[in-house]
Amino acid sequence: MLAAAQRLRRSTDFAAAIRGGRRVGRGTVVVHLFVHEPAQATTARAGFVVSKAVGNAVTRNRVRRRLREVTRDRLAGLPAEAMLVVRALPQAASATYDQLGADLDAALTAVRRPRRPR
RNA sequence: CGAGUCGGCUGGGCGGCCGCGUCGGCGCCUUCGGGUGUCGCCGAGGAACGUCCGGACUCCGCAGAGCAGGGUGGUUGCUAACGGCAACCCGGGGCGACCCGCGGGACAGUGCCACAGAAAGCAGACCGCCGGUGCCACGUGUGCCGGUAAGGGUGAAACGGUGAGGUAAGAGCUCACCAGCAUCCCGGGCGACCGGGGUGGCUCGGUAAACCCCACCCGGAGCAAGGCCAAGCAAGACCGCCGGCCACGCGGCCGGCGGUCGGCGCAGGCGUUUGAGGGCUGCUCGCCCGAGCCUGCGGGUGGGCCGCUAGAGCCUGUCGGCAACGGCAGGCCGAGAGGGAUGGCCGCCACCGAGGCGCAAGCCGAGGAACAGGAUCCGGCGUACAGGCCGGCUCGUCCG
RNA sequence: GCGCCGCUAGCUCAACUGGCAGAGCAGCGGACUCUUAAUCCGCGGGUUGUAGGUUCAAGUCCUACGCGGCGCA
Repeated sequence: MLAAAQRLRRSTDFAAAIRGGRRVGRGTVVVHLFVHEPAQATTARAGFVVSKAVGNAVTRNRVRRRLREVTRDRLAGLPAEAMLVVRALPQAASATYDQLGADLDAALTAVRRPRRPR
């Protein structure tokens, strides 16, 4: 699980991460990563979006808890000024924990690789 | 043993590692708002669900009268209340246990009953039947007057049913039995109602989940209720359109224009015993309050704390009651977050189990394990649900 | 939290106060044409979202449920 300080909660945070960041979809998840958070940031933070298309309340909670658990291990590999938003697609409802982890890994490596290196 | 019916309980357990949330203790830091580390307690359901009802609580309103509107509908009880529950009554279904029923009123009134049929509600008569009588092309003809409603036919439904007497033909016209209505009396029951007897005229369709009538109930809003504190007049939030740039996978960024909201400010107008405006949360009468109200322009905030969980509470025992339920005694404290905490990995036990091994008892065993997540709190109802356990009763068969 | 609407043929919609469920497009067949389109003729297609009830009779009235959508705070 993630500590409260590592979570995105405000809608303005979500808006900033989604609008300012790069987006990559892999399998069951879509990832938005934004690495330009202001200087007072002390740790990378992550938030989750699980819409009603995924399932009922129990299913959505389970997906979100698994995503939090999966993200916890990967968050240390991100810079401290990173904001990450993980959005679950409807197929995430039937995915296993390992599938979610694999999709998240693939998405993270893709989103961190510059499309056009300077 | 088989078939059935009713009711109750349960909704995996133990453990390891890594984590999460509220609260409390301690340490450290602090801009005194809090942050952080560590330890400890506690941490989703029988439906937490749907939101169909009822309450608690909070704010607003609360001279009065009338009208409108909504709801309920056998009786008696239970309850804080209910459209809920219990017992009983009536009607229907079942051999039975038992189940189902929005189950007041159709002589207060209005409406409707398609098609068919002569006629669909208040009487009437199409084909008929019978009596009298007229005409002629005298026949199985036709017309008129009268009496009938047994028979035919239509329909979901046709003005009591069956039998006998009676008659020109018939008819509750008369009689017997039955059904039903009205009314009276007796007995039982708190009551719905039940049982019995007498009298009357012979007899009156359905629909109120059509309007309606009757009886009873209902003020409005909802924890985003509501209260306190802080900041604050600044260039805000959201929506739409247009243009440019970037991406080219829905999109993003910038600029402009327009609109809505906005507890504050400015301006103008109308008012302050000659009464603006407002209230009696729909309307009218009537009554009351009353010094502010309306319009335009500019245009801020959306943070914190309380409410917030000890309650019509749960468990056990006992007493009253057929029961729902209630009284008494003892014990217990069981989430309180504020975009939302229960997760991940694994082991063992228990449950189901495709299949395999074995002569058999049995053994091994892939895999599976439902419906579903608190958001102010309770009481119900409704709906979803893998399985498992217990009990009452009924019918059938066999044995004693 | 409060309260509102819809569900009818493959698609878009009708059916007035209960009385034999219909139209347009689409589909199929035929005609016209050298062929296609257009046009004309004909045809099929429905548990009226589900279940139950009221009624002689239900798309319509009542109750419960399911699905989809909307509004206000």
